[in-house]
Amino acid sequence: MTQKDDFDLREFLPYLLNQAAEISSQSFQRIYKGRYGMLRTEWRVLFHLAIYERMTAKDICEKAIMHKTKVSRAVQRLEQRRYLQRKPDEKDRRHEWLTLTSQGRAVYEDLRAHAQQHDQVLMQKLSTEEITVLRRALNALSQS
Amino acid sequence: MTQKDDFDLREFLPYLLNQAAEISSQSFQRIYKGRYGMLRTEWRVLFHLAIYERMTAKDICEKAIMHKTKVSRAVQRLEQRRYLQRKPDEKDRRHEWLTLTSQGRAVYEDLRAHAQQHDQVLMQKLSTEEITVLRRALNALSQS
DNA sequence: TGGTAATAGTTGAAAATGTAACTAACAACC
DNA sequence: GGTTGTTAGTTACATTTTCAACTATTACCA
Repeated sequence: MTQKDDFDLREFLPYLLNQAAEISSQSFQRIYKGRYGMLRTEWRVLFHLAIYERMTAKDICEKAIMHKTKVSRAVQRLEQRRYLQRKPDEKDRRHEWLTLTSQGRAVYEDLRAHAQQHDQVLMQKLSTEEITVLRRALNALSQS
Repeated sequence: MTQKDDFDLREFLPYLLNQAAEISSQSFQRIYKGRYGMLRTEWRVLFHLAIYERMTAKDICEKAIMHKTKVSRAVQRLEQRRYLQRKPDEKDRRHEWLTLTSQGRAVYEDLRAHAQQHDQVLMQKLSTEEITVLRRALNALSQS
């Protein structure tokens, strides 16, 4: 099993990104899954609502770059657990405004603390400069 | 929908990484899915076999950080399409050595060309320095 | 040698995701 | 006002992934 080809997977960005994303997600997954039985889609929706306070499902789709069916189902499950509330828009009843309940916010606070701690651990693998460049590069790659 | 919380998702690495990975994978997905009806798991296995020539499923699991059931099923499908061959190890018949067929290698060559082209496009969003640091950082983060 | 443990890989059922078709509400245009 | 088009969100079904249990083979060790 020695490398033969001149093409190196470790230079192919989609591969590298996926690998790093996968690994760095795993320990955080243990937290939200273990503590609240949540899925990746769900913590993402929860975090967006906590940060932006009030969004429609569509807003979340755009910000989080998630397909609307994913968002729809995540919202359903979060609602079942009483982590969020829906309120139809008065003017345009196609829209539904989503907000976290106090219970949802409590879960967020807990997870956020873990997220930050988790981020610290990840960042220990990198230099300050690497972190800055990495964030900038990842944001650039995330544009469309 | 204005930001309220001081915690910024755009600084949380697992989130950022996932976002960038997702987006940068999509256009490449169109290629391997469109041309060969392949799944993400399958091109990954194919590429590993092309690069390392001869591996067991276990080897692939470790290199590609994929669960063994994923690998097992990807191998099955690649075998059905005659992209790879299995050969049980003589000494330890629990192991199976996997190698690409010439057909599999041809598919790899085609996809590799597209992959490199795709990488070029992605890299246009970044400076040379950013690319270097990004690769280094992603490799660092990929270490368990 | 025989019995238990470990390893490589597969399989089946349940859970999650993707795709496309759907409903409900609104907009635009005649 | 009625027809057609568009948008937000849901649902149904097919595909894919996950998890746990399984087979087959080898390793360990009394």
